[in-house]
Amino acid sequence: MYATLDEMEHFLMTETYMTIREMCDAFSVTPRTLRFYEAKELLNPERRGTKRLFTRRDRARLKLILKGKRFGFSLEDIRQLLDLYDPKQQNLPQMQRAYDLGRERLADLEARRAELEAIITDLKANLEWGAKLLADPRKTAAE
Amino acid sequence: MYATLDEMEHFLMTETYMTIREMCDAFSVTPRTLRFYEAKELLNPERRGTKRLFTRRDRARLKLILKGKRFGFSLEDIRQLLDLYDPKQQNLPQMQRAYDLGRERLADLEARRAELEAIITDLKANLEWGAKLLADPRKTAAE
DNA sequence: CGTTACGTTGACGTAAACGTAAGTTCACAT
DNA sequence: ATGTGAACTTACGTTTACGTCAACGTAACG
Repeated sequence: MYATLDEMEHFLMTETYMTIREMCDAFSVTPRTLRFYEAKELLNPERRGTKRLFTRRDRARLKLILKGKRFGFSLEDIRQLLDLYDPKQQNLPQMQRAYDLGRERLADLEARRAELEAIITDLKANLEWGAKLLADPRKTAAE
Repeated sequence: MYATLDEMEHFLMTETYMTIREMCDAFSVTPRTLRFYEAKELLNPERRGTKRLFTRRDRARLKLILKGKRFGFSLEDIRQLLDLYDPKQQNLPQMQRAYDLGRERLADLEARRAELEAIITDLKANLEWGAKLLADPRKTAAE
Protein backbone atom coordinates (compact mmCIF):
# COMPACT_ATOMS: atom_id res chain seq x y z
CA MET A 1 0.00 0.00 0.00
CA TYR A 2 2.74 2.42 1.01
CA ALA A 3 6.33 2.34 -0.21
CA THR A 4 7.68 3.24 3.21
CA LEU A 5 6.42 3.77 6.72
CA ASP A 6 7.44 7.40 6.51
CA GLU A 7 5.28 7.80 3.48
CA MET A 8 2.33 6.48 5.43
CA GLU A 9 3.11 8.73 8.38
CA HIS A 10 3.19 11.68 6.05
CA PHE A 11 -0.13 10.68 4.60
CA LEU A 12 -1.59 10.33 8.07
CA MET A 13 -0.45 13.78 9.12
CA THR A 14 -1.17 15.78 6.02
CA GLU A 15 -4.25 14.31 4.41
CA THR A 16 -7.41 16.03 5.52
CA TYR A 17 -9.81 13.19 4.98
CA MET A 18 -9.42 9.45 4.79
CA THR A 19 -11.92 6.81 3.70
CA ILE A 20 -12.75 3.88 5.89
CA ARG A 21 -10.54 1.61 3.83
CA GLU A 22 -7.55 3.89 4.07
CA MET A 23 -8.05 3.96 7.81
CA CYS A 24 -8.25 0.19 8.02
CA ASP A 25 -5.07 -0.26 6.03
CA ALA A 26 -3.22 2.42 7.96
CA PHE A 27 -4.18 1.13 11.41
CA SER A 28 -4.77 -2.57 10.75
CA VAL A 29 -8.32 -2.60 11.96
CA THR A 30 -11.55 -3.70 10.29
CA PRO A 31 -14.35 -1.44 9.10
CA ARG A 32 -16.53 -2.99 11.78
CA THR A 33 -14.15 -1.76 14.42
CA LEU A 34 -14.23 1.82 13.17
CA ARG A 35 -18.00 1.86 12.95
CA PHE A 36 -18.16 0.36 16.42
CA TYR A 37 -15.91 3.07 17.81
CA GLU A 38 -18.07 5.68 16.16
CA ALA A 39 -21.19 4.17 17.71
CA LYS A 40 -19.46 4.39 21.09
CA GLU A 41 -18.59 8.02 20.38
CA LEU A 42 -14.87 7.45 20.38
CA LEU A 43 -14.63 8.73 16.82
CA ASN A 44 -16.89 10.94 14.81
CA PRO A 45 -16.00 11.11 11.17
CA GLU A 46 -17.80 13.60 8.96
CA ARG A 47 -20.04 12.42 6.16
CA ARG A 48 -20.04 12.98 2.45
CA GLY A 49 -23.54 11.74 1.67
CA THR A 50 -23.64 8.50 3.56
CA LYS A 51 -19.91 7.78 3.54
CA ARG A 52 -17.56 8.37 6.43
CA LEU A 53 -14.66 10.77 6.15
CA PHE A 54 -12.11 10.43 8.93
CA THR A 55 -10.26 13.56 9.96
CA ARG A 56 -6.84 14.11 11.52
CA ARG A 57 -8.62 14.36 14.82
CA ASP A 58 -10.11 10.90 14.31
CA ARG A 59 -6.68 9.55 13.46
CA ALA A 60 -5.10 11.03 16.56
CA ARG A 61 -7.89 9.59 18.68
CA LEU A 62 -7.64 6.18 17.07
CA LYS A 63 -3.93 6.06 17.81
CA LEU A 64 -4.64 6.68 21.47
CA ILE A 65 -7.45 4.14 21.50
CA LEU A 66 -5.20 1.40 20.18
CA LYS A 67 -2.46 2.25 22.64
CA GLY A 68 -4.88 2.36 25.52
CA LYS A 69 -6.16 -1.07 24.65
CA ARG A 70 -2.68 -2.50 24.80
CA PHE A 71 -2.55 -1.41 28.41
CA GLY A 72 -5.74 -3.08 29.45
CA PHE A 73 -7.98 -0.02 29.42
CA SER A 74 -11.59 -0.56 28.46
CA LEU A 75 -13.08 1.50 25.66
CA GLU A 76 -15.09 3.39 28.25
CA ASP A 77 -11.92 4.25 30.19
CA ILE A 78 -10.37 5.41 26.97
CA ARG A 79 -13.33 7.54 26.01
CA GLN A 80 -12.88 9.58 29.16
CA LEU A 81 -9.18 9.98 28.57
CA LEU A 82 -9.83 11.14 25.02
CA ASP A 83 -11.93 14.06 26.16
CA LEU A 84 -8.96 15.17 28.16
CA TYR A 85 -6.72 15.19 25.13
CA ASP A 86 -9.19 17.05 23.05
CA PRO A 87 -8.35 20.70 22.39
CA LYS A 88 -11.98 21.24 21.49
CA GLN A 89 -13.04 21.80 25.11
CA GLN A 90 -13.84 25.30 26.30
CA ASN A 91 -16.32 24.73 29.10
CA LEU A 92 -14.39 25.61 32.24
CA PRO A 93 -15.98 23.39 34.91
CA GLN A 94 -15.81 20.47 32.50
CA MET A 95 -12.18 21.27 31.79
CA GLN A 96 -11.44 21.30 35.49
CA ARG A 97 -12.99 17.88 35.82
CA ALA A 98 -11.03 16.57 32.86
CA TYR A 99 -7.89 18.01 34.38
CA ASP A 100 -8.47 16.35 37.74
CA LEU A 101 -9.28 13.09 36.03
CA GLY A 102 -6.10 13.45 34.03
CA ARG A 103 -3.97 13.83 37.12
CA GLU A 104 -5.49 10.67 38.53
CA ARG A 105 -4.76 8.82 35.33
CA LEU A 106 -1.22 10.07 35.38
CA ALA A 107 -0.69 8.71 38.86
CA ASP A 108 -2.19 5.42 37.71
CA LEU A 109 0.10 5.28 34.70
CA GLU A 110 3.17 6.02 36.78
CA ALA A 111 2.22 3.24 39.15
CA ARG A 112 1.91 0.93 36.20
CA ARG A 113 5.27 1.97 34.93
CA ALA A 114 6.79 0.91 38.23
CA GLU A 115 4.94 -2.40 38.07
CA LEU A 116 6.03 -2.96 34.53
CA GLU A 117 9.61 -2.25 35.48
CA ALA A 118 9.39 -4.84 38.24
CA ILE A 119 7.86 -7.39 35.92
CA ILE A 120 10.57 -6.90 33.33
CA THR A 121 13.33 -7.24 35.88
CA ASP A 122 11.68 -10.32 37.25
CA LEU A 123 11.17 -11.95 33.89
CA LYS A 124 14.75 -11.21 32.89
CA ALA A 125 16.12 -12.90 35.99
CA ASN A 126 13.87 -15.85 35.37
CA LEU A 127 14.98 -16.16 31.78
CA GLU A 128 18.63 -16.11 32.76
CA TRP A 129 18.01 -18.86 35.23
CA GLY A 130 16.21 -20.78 32.50
CA ALA A 131 19.08 -20.23 30.10
CA LYS A 132 21.52 -21.80 32.55
CA LEU A 133 19.24 -24.74 33.08
CA LEU A 134 18.92 -25.31 29.38
CA ALA A 135 22.68 -25.04 28.94
CA ASP A 136 23.49 -27.51 31.72
CA PRO A 137 20.53 -29.64 32.80
CA ARG A 138 22.54 -31.33 35.57
CA LYS A 139 22.24 -28.20 37.65
CA THR A 140 18.49 -28.80 37.93
CA ALA A 141 18.73 -29.71 41.62
CA ALA A 142 20.82 -26.68 42.57
CA GLU A 143 19.17 -23.86 44.51
CA MET B 1 -9.40 -8.35 58.36
CA TYR B 2 -5.71 -7.60 58.91
CA ALA B 3 -4.32 -5.00 61.30
CA THR B 4 -1.63 -3.96 58.81
CA LEU B 5 -0.59 -4.70 55.28
CA ASP B 6 2.63 -6.20 56.54
CA GLU B 7 0.66 -8.60 58.63
CA MET B 8 -1.21 -9.73 55.54
CA GLU B 9 1.99 -10.05 53.55
CA HIS B 10 3.43 -12.19 56.29
CA PHE B 11 0.36 -14.36 56.27
CA LEU B 12 0.57 -14.71 52.52
CA MET B 13 4.19 -15.80 52.61
CA THR B 14 4.20 -18.09 55.61
CA GLU B 15 0.83 -19.78 55.73
CA THR B 16 0.87 -23.12 53.95
CA TYR B 17 -2.78 -23.27 53.04
CA MET B 18 -5.47 -20.68 52.59
CA THR B 19 -9.20 -21.13 52.18
CA ILE B 20 -11.07 -19.62 49.30
CA ARG B 21 -12.39 -16.85 51.53
CA GLU B 22 -8.97 -15.91 52.80
CA MET B 23 -7.81 -15.76 49.21
CA CYS B 24 -10.70 -13.55 48.19
CA ASP B 25 -10.07 -11.12 51.02
CA ALA B 26 -6.35 -11.04 50.43
CA PHE B 27 -6.58 -10.45 46.68
CA SER B 28 -9.93 -8.72 46.34
CA VAL B 29 -11.42 -11.26 43.98
CA THR B 30 -14.59 -13.32 44.15
CA PRO B 31 -14.82 -17.07 44.73
CA ARG B 32 -16.18 -17.40 41.22
CA THR B 33 -12.99 -15.90 39.87
CA LEU B 34 -10.77 -18.35 41.72
CA ARG B 35 -12.84 -21.32 40.60
CA PHE B 36 -12.79 -19.97 37.10
CA TYR B 37 -9.00 -19.70 37.15
CA GLU B 38 -8.80 -23.24 38.43
CA ALA B 39 -11.02 -24.46 35.63
CA LYS B 40 -8.70 -22.72 33.19
CA GLU B 41 -5.73 -24.42 34.86
CA LEU B 42 -4.17 -21.20 36.04
CA LEU B 43 -4.39 -22.38 39.63
CA ASN B 44 -4.67 -25.80 41.15
CA PRO B 45 -5.40 -25.76 44.81
CA GLU B 46 -5.29 -29.03 46.70
CA ARG B 47 -8.42 -30.49 48.22
CA ARG B 48 -9.36 -31.45 51.72
CA GLY B 49 -12.44 -33.44 50.95
CA THR B 50 -14.25 -31.19 48.51
CA LYS B 51 -12.82 -27.90 49.73
CA ARG B 52 -10.05 -25.99 48.05
CA LEU B 53 -6.78 -25.31 49.80
CA PHE B 54 -4.65 -22.70 48.08
CA THR B 55 -0.90 -23.05 48.42
CA ARG B 56 1.92 -20.52 48.27
CA ARG B 57 2.36 -21.54 44.67
CA ASP B 58 -1.24 -20.62 43.97
CA ARG B 59 -0.76 -17.27 45.63
CA ALA B 60 2.35 -16.49 43.63
CA ARG B 61 0.55 -17.42 40.44
CA LEU B 62 -2.49 -15.35 41.32
CA LYS B 63 -0.32 -12.32 41.88
CA LEU B 64 1.11 -12.69 38.42
CA ILE B 65 -2.30 -13.27 36.90
CA LEU B 66 -3.66 -10.04 38.32
CA LYS B 67 -0.64 -8.09 37.20
CA GLY B 68 -0.80 -9.56 33.74
CA LYS B 69 -4.42 -8.58 33.44
CA ARG B 70 -3.62 -4.99 34.27
CA PHE B 71 -1.40 -4.94 31.21
CA GLY B 72 -3.99 -6.26 28.82
CA PHE B 73 -2.85 -9.88 28.63
CA SER B 74 -5.52 -12.51 28.15
CA LEU B 75 -5.78 -15.35 30.63
CA GLU B 76 -4.49 -17.68 27.95
CA ASP B 77 -1.43 -15.46 27.43
CA ILE B 78 -0.88 -15.50 31.15
CA ARG B 79 -1.26 -19.25 31.44
CA GLN B 80 1.65 -19.72 29.08
CA LEU B 81 3.77 -17.19 30.96
CA LEU B 82 3.02 -18.93 34.23
CA ASP B 83 4.51 -22.19 33.05
CA LEU B 84 7.68 -20.26 32.46
CA TYR B 85 7.77 -18.99 36.00
CA ASP B 86 7.09 -22.38 37.42
CA PRO B 87 10.07 -24.14 39.01
CA LYS B 88 8.12 -27.36 38.69
CA GLN B 89 9.08 -27.89 35.06
CA GLN B 90 11.53 -30.61 34.17
CA ASN B 91 10.50 -31.53 30.67
CA LEU B 92 13.28 -30.15 28.50
CA PRO B 93 11.53 -29.55 25.16
CA GLN B 94 8.67 -27.89 26.98
CA MET B 95 11.11 -25.74 28.92
CA GLN B 96 12.78 -24.67 25.72
CA ARG B 97 9.43 -23.63 24.33
CA ALA B 98 8.59 -21.75 27.48
CA TYR B 99 11.97 -20.06 27.34
CA ASP B 100 11.53 -18.94 23.75
CA LEU B 101 8.07 -17.72 24.52
CA GLY B 102 9.44 -15.85 27.49
CA ARG B 103 11.99 -14.02 25.36
CA GLU B 104 9.23 -12.93 23.02
CA ARG B 105 7.16 -11.68 25.92
CA LEU B 106 10.13 -9.81 27.27
CA ALA B 107 10.59 -7.99 23.98
CA ASP B 108 6.89 -7.22 24.01
CA LEU B 109 7.06 -5.87 27.54
CA GLU B 110 10.04 -3.68 26.75
CA ALA B 111 8.23 -2.24 23.78
CA ARG B 112 5.30 -1.51 26.01
CA ARG B 113 7.52 0.17 28.52
CA ALA B 114 8.69 2.55 25.81
CA GLU B 115 5.12 3.21 24.77
CA LEU B 116 4.08 3.80 28.34
CA GLU B 117 6.94 6.22 28.78
CA ALA B 118 5.77 8.14 25.73
CA ILE B 119 2.19 8.22 26.95
CA ILE B 120 3.23 9.54 30.34
CA THR B 121 5.37 12.27 28.84
CA ASP B 122 2.55 13.19 26.53
CA LEU B 123 -0.07 13.29 29.22
CA LYS B 124 2.18 15.37 31.45
CA ALA B 125 2.68 17.97 28.75
CA ASN B 126 -1.04 18.01 28.13
CA LEU B 127 -1.80 18.51 31.80
CA GLU B 128 0.62 21.39 32.09
CA TRP B 129 -1.01 23.07 29.15
CA GLY B 130 -4.36 22.49 30.81
CA ALA B 131 -3.07 23.95 34.07
CA LYS B 132 -2.05 27.15 32.33
CA LEU B 133 -5.40 27.40 30.65
CA LEU B 134 -7.20 26.97 33.93
CA ALA B 135 -5.01 29.56 35.55
CA ASP B 136 -5.47 32.15 32.83
CA PRO B 137 -8.40 31.44 30.52
CA ARG B 138 -7.65 34.45 28.30
CA LYS B 139 -4.79 32.53 26.75
CA THR B 140 -7.27 30.13 25.13
CA ALA B 141 -6.64 31.51 21.66
CA ALA B 142 -2.85 31.26 21.91
CA GLU B 143 -1.03 28.59 19.93
C1' DC C 1 -27.06 -0.62 -18.99
C1' DG C 2 -25.05 -4.26 -16.44
C1' DT C 3 -21.56 -5.47 -13.13
C1' DT C 4 -17.85 -4.68 -10.20
C1' DA C 5 -16.15 -2.37 -6.18
C1' DC C 6 -16.73 -0.06 -2.14
C1' DG C 7 -19.61 1.68 1.46
C1' DT C 8 -23.90 1.70 4.42
C1' DT C 9 -27.26 0.06 7.96
C1' DG C 10 -29.43 -3.42 10.68
C1' DA C 11 -29.35 -7.71 12.99
C1' DC C 12 -27.70 -11.69 14.88
C1' DG C 13 -23.47 -14.51 16.43
C1' DT C 14 -19.34 -15.26 19.32
C1' DA C 15 -15.29 -15.58 22.61
C1' DA C 16 -13.53 -14.11 26.96
C1' DA C 17 -14.24 -13.40 31.71
C1' DC C 18 -16.74 -13.61 34.84
C1' DG C 19 -21.93 -12.87 37.56
C1' DT C 20 -25.73 -15.06 39.51
C1' DA C 21 -29.09 -18.19 41.04
C1' DA C 22 -30.49 -23.02 42.38
C1' DG C 23 -29.76 -26.83 44.71
C1' DT C 24 -26.28 -29.96 47.44
C1' DT C 25 -22.98 -31.09 51.04
C1' DC C 26 -20.44 -30.89 55.12
C1' DA C 27 -18.73 -29.17 59.68
C1' DC C 28 -20.27 -27.51 63.66
C1' DA C 29 -23.14 -25.15 67.25
C1' DT C 30 -27.64 -25.25 69.58
C1' DA D 1 -31.75 -33.67 65.50
C1' DT D 2 -31.60 -29.42 63.43
C1' DG D 3 -30.47 -25.25 61.89
C1' DT D 4 -26.67 -22.10 60.40
C1' DG D 5 -22.89 -20.91 57.54
C1' DA D 6 -19.41 -21.62 54.26
C1' DA D 7 -18.07 -23.94 50.26
C1' DC D 8 -19.33 -26.89 46.30
C1' DT D 9 -21.27 -28.05 41.53
C1' DT D 10 -24.13 -27.13 37.58
C1' DA D 11 -25.90 -24.19 34.52
C1' DC D 12 -27.63 -20.34 32.43
C1' DG D 13 -27.06 -14.99 32.10
C1' DT D 14 -24.24 -10.77 31.08
C1' DT D 15 -20.90 -7.44 29.34
C1' DT D 16 -17.33 -6.09 26.21
C1' DA D 17 -15.57 -5.91 21.77
C1' DC D 18 -16.05 -6.93 17.97
C1' DG D 19 -17.22 -10.86 13.59
C1' DT D 20 -20.34 -12.05 10.15
C1' DC D 21 -24.00 -12.17 7.13
C1' DA D 22 -27.97 -9.94 4.51
C1' DA D 23 -29.83 -6.43 1.92
C1' DC D 24 -29.32 -2.15 -0.06
C1' DG D 25 -27.09 2.41 -2.18
C1' DT D 26 -23.98 4.57 -5.49
C1' DA D 27 -20.19 5.72 -8.26
C1' DA D 28 -17.38 4.27 -11.97
C1' DC D 29 -15.95 1.41 -15.74
C1' DG D 30 -16.49 -0.98 -20.14
